[in-house]
Amino acid sequence: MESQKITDSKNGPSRRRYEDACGTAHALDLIGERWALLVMRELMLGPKRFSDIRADLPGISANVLTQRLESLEEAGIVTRQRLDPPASGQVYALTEWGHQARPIMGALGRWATRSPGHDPGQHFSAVSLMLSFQAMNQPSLSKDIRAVVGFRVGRESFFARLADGMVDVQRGAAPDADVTFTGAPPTIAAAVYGGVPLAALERDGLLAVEGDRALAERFITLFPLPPKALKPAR
Amino acid sequence: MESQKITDSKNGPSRRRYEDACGTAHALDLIGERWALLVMRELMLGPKRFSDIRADLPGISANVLTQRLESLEEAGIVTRQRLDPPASGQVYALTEWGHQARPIMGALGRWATRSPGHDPGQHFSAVSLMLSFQAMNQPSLSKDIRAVVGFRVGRESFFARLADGMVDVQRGAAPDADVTFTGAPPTIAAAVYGGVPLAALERDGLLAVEGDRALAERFITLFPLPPKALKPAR
DNA sequence: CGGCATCCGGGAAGATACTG
DNA sequence: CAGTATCTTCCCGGATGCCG
Repeated sequence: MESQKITDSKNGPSRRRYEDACGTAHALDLIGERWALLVMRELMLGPKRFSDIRADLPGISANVLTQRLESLEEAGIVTRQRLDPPASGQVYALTEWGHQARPIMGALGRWATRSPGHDPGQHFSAVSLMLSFQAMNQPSLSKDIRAVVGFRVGRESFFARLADGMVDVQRGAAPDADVTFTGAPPTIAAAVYGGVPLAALERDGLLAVEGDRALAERFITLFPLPPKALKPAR
Repeated sequence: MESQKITDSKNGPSRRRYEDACGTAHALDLIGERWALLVMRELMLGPKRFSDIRADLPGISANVLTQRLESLEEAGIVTRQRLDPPASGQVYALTEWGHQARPIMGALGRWATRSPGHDPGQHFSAVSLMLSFQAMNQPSLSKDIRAVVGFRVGRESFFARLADGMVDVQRGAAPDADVTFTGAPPTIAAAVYGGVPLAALERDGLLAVEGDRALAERFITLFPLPPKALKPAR
């Protein structure tokens, strides 16, 4: 009898909420918990299995991932899908509404790179690297490029389609890639955000570039990081 | 002696971080803690004192507000400013970089209002109400309006400048307001987001409208909430 | 009053081990 | 592979009290 908790976890997930009508506050009720936004990020380019999400979010525990997926499903941001017979198990996918958060995450990421504390040299998941191209794109730099750039990273493939100053990123093999990068996410990040020459990475066997080399050299210059914000001397 | 903690709170605020190069993850390191974004929201329209922030964020404890302001100052998002002699004490203000998060908060808020769980009838701070007009503006509805709408809420005044389909919100008395609303934030929200007729609110003494009445009636139709997202039947 | 330190209770996050 | 179970750690929130 006395085992009944005040907050029944099954019935009313009355976890801490901001009792606030502001949309921003409600957004935090939905996706403000730790890891929630990063779980969404990992699903932005297509459905994933539990284990794959977990593998790409080092530091998250199975425990917490289960909870976040439940919350997000409850909120209508994520759906659980059974895989077709050939494969087994299930995957998690964003709903249409969940996908609408993509430009917001992009803007948030672009904003945060102005932080003096931001270090692009740490762990990079394949999905977040690909999304970063879209987020950091500056139309003025890419407006006269029309090309398809492929990426092979791990077992997965992605491609970025550049046209009219827009970068569109998708998962899958590019049927018509003009150039293809093969390497780990931090390696590609080193070229794009760290200014490390392609030749150096190739020499060390970390990166392979196939196809239009000039395009590859151009591509890695398209995403300059914004200037750091200055902390006002107090 | 053994009182030395592993995470020295004074020196290295090595609190839980995502060790992730992705900008979005870094954003969460900066502003992902509970209340952080709402503290920023309260400063978006100008500096505030500690107590005023606290009063407009019901539920936050002095304790936590102190911590958040420290973190945000540490990150370079907030500055502490001494008030000029006539007044006493100090205020907190956003840095230029902090202000750049404004459109992101707007987009986040607009996105979250699609949640079936969003209820615009709860507590509304004056600042968040004003910001919501900017966030929820749809240029197609407001493109042929050029006007200044004033608001008196509590001891504070704000005004919204509508022109060319844009809504710009500022704190302060409008020198040239075409119409002025006087009332509590939830009351104005009831008119704008709840569809409650102005006349009904005026009759109950909750709201006063001075100036161009037709503009007032028009104004409250400019911010329709987006359609709710459907939770896919599973 | 404004701002910060300290103590305490509850609950969320994290790590590890284990199960279908 | 996809989670549960359990235990520990630490953050959040409330109360109190100090200090200018």
